[in-house]
Amino acid sequence: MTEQISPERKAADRSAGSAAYSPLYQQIKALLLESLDRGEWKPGEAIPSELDLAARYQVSQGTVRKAIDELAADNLLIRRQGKGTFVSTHHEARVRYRFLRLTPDDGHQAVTSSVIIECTRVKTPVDIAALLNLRSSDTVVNIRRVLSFDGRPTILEDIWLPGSVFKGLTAETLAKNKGPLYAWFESKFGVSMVRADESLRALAASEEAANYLDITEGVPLLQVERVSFTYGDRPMEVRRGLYLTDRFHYRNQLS
Amino acid sequence: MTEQISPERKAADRSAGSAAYSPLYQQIKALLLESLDRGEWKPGEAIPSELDLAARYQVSQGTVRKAIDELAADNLLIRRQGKGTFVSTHHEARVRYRFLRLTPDDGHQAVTSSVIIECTRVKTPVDIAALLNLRSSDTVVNIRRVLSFDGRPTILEDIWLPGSVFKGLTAETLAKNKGPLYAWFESKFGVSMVRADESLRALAASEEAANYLDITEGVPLLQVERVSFTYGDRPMEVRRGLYLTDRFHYRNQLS
DNA sequence: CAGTGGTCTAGACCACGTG
DNA sequence: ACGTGGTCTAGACCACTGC
Repeated sequence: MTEQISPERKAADRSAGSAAYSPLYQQIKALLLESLDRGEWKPGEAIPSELDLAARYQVSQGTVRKAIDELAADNLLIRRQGKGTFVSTHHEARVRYRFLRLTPDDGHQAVTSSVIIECTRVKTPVDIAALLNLRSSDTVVNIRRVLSFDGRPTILEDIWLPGSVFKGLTAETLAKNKGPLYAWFESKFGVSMVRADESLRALAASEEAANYLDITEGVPLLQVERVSFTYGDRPMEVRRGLYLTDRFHYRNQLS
Repeated sequence: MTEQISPERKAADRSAGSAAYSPLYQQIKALLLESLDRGEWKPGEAIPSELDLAARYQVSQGTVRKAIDELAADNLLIRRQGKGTFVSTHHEARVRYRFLRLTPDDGHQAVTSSVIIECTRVKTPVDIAALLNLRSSDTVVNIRRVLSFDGRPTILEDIWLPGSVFKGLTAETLAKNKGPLYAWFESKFGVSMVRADESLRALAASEEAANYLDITEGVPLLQVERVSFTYGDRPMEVRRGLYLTDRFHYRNQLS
């Protein structure tokens, strides 16, 4: 098996004073991450059992377990007792809109709908290029849409995606998609969004934003800028959203 | 030792079909939490070594380790290899302003200062009473202050604390305190804030807020409402802050 | 009943910090 | 040199799922 860790590497890395020392379970974790990135196991599928992986990598079950524990803590994998360990997906009901922190003030479950305003391929704006590690000569897909909750326009959102990765993403294919974009990205483009950084501020609605959200110019909006990453911390999406927070709020847990 | 788990309990809980079954390490975790809550080990202090705790509770080191792992993951404890495991504190430089998510847009380290506007004891407003599990006949301490970064007023904040817990908190004692409030709460009132829920929205500055923040009325502000909890998920503080986000933003990590 | 992850133990050895 | 947490192993048994 090519994946098994060579005894030399194992011994070298575990010896005292080695500069490149990293614990065995971290090496296993890295190997699992590679497999996930390669798509060896797809979102929603089960990965091999702990005992199988232990045999494959020639380590004990406990070491594999510790590697999986960390990946599960990062929400890359999901353990299910008696069934197996599964690759996280944005398709499941439980985790849909996993990254959306906006909730109704009264806690009821809102009905969501989305209207695409435009979907074009453009030269990468400089600020977006910096966030996505692209050149401004590269092209990005720019999606603009309005999300409504309970029929009320609430989020105006601009999305930028690397054109080279999202081949075949057009206004037409986009229009056919129902449900969360992240789920669609997984199945159609093989891109799993794994974590995201957000930065928030309060802004006054521009005339344009006010039109789309059916409010008056100058109303305070919550601007949420998000950079989403796939495996290996590679940025794959920038979103800039304007949230109307009169009946909704952005919730966050600190610890 | 009164803390050791009785063999009966251990056996009963571990037998199949027991309704109240919980893993041993969860029971250990609960016992550790009780000790933390009781103040047996104070913030910043080391707790006993894993081997000592294993002997005390009559379980293996591995079981204690798993209990501590979870408490460390929740930021209640901090492991330091070669030194021991320590109770989290808001006093350390590394974790000061642990709950403050506002950062300068350009990433530089801002100089912080605080001005108290008022500090009074009042009957609990109904909305605060609900959040703190108090009656409106109970009294709360209400602190109002302005935080400045680099000399620029940036946060106007109202704070409510249960009067029965924060005895001796007055404008005078408060004025003598330097540094983060949470650190002060730990040392003077024995209250450790362990986690917090925040809910954010965009608002227009009232005339009063505009005066304090040295801006014009109507400027969009980020309103951050925070409920902070001690051990045992007991709410101990409500904060309502208005953040000026023209040169700062609220950052958040999603996963 | 077999297979999966979950718990618990015991023991060996390593890395780190402090005397 | 010693004590701390960190890693790794091997093996036993439990809990949950699905055939």
